[in-house]
Amino acid sequence: MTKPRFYLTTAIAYPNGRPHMGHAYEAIASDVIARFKRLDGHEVRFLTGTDEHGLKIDQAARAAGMAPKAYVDQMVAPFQALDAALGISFDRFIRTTDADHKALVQALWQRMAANDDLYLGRYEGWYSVRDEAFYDEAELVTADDGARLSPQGTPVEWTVEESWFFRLSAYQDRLLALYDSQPDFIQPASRFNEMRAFVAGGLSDLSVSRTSFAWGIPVPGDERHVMYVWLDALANYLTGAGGLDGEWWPAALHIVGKDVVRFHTVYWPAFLMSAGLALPKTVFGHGFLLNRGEKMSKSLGNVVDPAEMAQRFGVDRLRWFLCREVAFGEDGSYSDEAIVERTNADLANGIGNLAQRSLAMVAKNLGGVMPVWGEAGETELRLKQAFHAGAEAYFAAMNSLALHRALDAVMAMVTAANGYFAENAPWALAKSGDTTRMAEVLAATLDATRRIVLLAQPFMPGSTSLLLDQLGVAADARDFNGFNTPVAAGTQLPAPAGVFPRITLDG
RNA sequence: GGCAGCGUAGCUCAGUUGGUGAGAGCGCCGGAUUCAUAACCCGGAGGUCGGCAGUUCAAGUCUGCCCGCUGCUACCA
Repeated sequence: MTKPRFYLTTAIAYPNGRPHMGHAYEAIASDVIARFKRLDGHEVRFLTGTDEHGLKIDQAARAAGMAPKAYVDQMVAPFQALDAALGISFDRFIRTTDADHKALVQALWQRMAANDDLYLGRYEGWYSVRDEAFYDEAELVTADDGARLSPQGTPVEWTVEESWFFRLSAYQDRLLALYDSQPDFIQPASRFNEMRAFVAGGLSDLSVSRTSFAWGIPVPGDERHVMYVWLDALANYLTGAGGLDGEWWPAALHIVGKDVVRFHTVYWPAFLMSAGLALPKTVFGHGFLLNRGEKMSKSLGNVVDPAEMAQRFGVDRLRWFLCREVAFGEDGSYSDEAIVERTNADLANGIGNLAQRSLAMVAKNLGGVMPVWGEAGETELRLKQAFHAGAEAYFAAMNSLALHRALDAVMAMVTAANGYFAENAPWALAKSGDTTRMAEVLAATLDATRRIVLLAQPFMPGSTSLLLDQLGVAADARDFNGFNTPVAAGTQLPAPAGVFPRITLDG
């Protein structure tokens, strides 16, 4: 049975600073989903990258005395290094300065223009360079020194600018129809209500070009203008799909931060409708990561370097922690203590110890040869039932993007396997000389471990690979097709070695 | 101001359409055990289910008000 192709994307990062935990989190969560889909038999395309145009980059480059392109070339490197450090299995790292992207955005513009959705007008208002947003008079706040500031406290200036506009207002009904006919278009559901209410409240036309700076993609036929960064940025998903008529479009899933859900669920589908293109299936807005419950900020000095975190704890520990501890879609909190505690409990005491205790007995008592199954007794049946339920919960959770629930299910299977092992006490069987029964218990435990590790693969690709080596699982038997196929009795296993040592805060 | 959501054990949270004595994981305490990474297994302590008042034979689970928190949105002389 062939499964549908699965095209997923992360949001593209704006490289005007160094990558932070939020970038790492989004990349990891998306990577977990991509790996899951591959293991589950889907043909997957996974896109990530950087959003490199706009006034802020232009200004930062100027301040650094560099040309914008040279500046972003240098700023992008840490993002690519982070992806490498985190094991992100993207198929393409797109940069909005890529030539094919530029061509695509201009073609997209022309399609929207052909549909009579673009017109030249004048934009005036209070503009914040920092926020890249216009504000109404009423939204402004007054600083202590009397200066006008945006609601975010950034400087604003009165700006009058000729601008191209997109007839967003014409799409209100079609957007509402989209939401109502496709309730899973916006996830989690709490965001659905907010976006629907926003659209139902009426839409204004959207300014989609600027003349005040030149670092962007020129508007076709009116090169005084460069395109509004969001039009440019959102279109990266089309470029990554292979173009306007790309083979991978439409996307199955856009993973984005909750702060940009509106751009992805209102503007983006309207742009696509205008261009006569298919719409993505789902936009998922994940939450923010808090450092000990506090927002990360430079002034608090609590911004941590995710690559350094991965280095210190190990990539897979970090990946596991973020997916297990944070309910996907909600905000979450992390701290060194929490990472140590969580991963010691789940990985060292749980999965790692389960593998080690059973593999060590096979090595010591059976010469490291995969034992023969026995007839299933009562404890085997209970184990089987627990695993059946666990796998079912796992797949249901993964398919609904409840990554943390999937790991709940995995841990329930670990508990069941450890319970089975303790109940049958194979070490006592070894002493009493009942080698046959001991071997049966070890066979069942090793297979339970194999199933657990198989399901953990999307979350911890490196560690699970080592464990599957130790469990004698062939490289071509590691996707979910092989879930119900035990390792053949008689297979010689390599010497076991701990994969998840306990760690302490001191390191 | 409007709309939506939330407030349940130290921590993070589950708790279908109201109905056996309120749950899980982690942490903590005790026991057992020794195959294993002082891990695993068993047991235990700990909660006025934000507050008050109602509806009901029965409410964490419905209604009203209040307190606190969050998101979206609107407005301000």
